[in-house]
Amino acid sequence: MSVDSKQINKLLGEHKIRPTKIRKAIAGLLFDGRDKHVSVDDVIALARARDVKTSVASVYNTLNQFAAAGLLRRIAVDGGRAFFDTNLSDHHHFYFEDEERLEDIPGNAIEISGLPKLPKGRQIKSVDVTIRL
Amino acid sequence: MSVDSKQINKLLGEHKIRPTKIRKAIAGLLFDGRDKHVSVDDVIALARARDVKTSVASVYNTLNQFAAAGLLRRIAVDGGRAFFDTNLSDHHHFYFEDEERLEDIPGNAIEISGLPKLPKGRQIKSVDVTIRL
DNA sequence: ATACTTTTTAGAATAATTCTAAATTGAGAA
DNA sequence: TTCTCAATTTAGAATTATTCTAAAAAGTAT
Repeated sequence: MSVDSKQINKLLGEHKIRPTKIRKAIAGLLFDGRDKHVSVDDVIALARARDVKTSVASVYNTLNQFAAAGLLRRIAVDGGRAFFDTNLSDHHHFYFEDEERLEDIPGNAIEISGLPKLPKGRQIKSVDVTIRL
Repeated sequence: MSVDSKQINKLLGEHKIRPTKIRKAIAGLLFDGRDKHVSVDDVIALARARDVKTSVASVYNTLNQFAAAGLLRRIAVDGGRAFFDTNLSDHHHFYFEDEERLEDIPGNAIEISGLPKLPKGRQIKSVDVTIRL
């Protein structure tokens, strides 16, 4: 599942992120066409496994930046570590508490109705549904 | 909104929690009939404000214990600090990102349909809906 | 009161994340 | 190219939230 370096450059360019070496490397690890829910440690392990030499701080910098740019979605489940979701489509999650692992809820099965009126001057940034198992 | 010490004792008793001095004090701060979303720091501040002398570790111990006993509901929003909700009824939340504050969504407005079938041998522990604003 | 268990606590330890400041890299101009 | 300057990367220190430890205090049942 290696990724075309041209596509990575395009992806970063479209999101106004300078395509530096480690950014391209981390993007390559993450955007291989498979949906993933990764923690910072997962990314560090992935990088090691593929001989991408980088630092903990850079992984944080890069993931935070990707999330801010809309290239990743940050998901809060328990306190403790953060997860980043490479699937940007509108979807929700199962959270397996015993394994501390997220999984996409298949399809667009879930429908939410009866959204209340929002406090004045506010607008929805996201609606997150987590089903804990 | 002071709370009847008898009621606190009853509440703790019903949840099989020994009614020690600090547990009663913290329960008294939390269960005054108003729904609250508190962080650990909020509880420490509340305790100080009412001259309840206790320690950080005891606040953690007590809140964790109350949550385990079903007297509080723990809510994860961002990484970072945990929130504890005194409203145990089935309900969902607005999260004001800029203020790092939770608010109950009024009424039982929200309906979720199309819950997918669960992975084998699993059952739902909870369904959490957070609307980020 | 006595003995025994459970709680409480201060402070140390751990974990996740951010900050700092120095070294490196990237991108454009000469 | 090579020079310059801003942006990025990095190791390690600092911060924040939380848990652990082990000794002192409080609770409970004799």
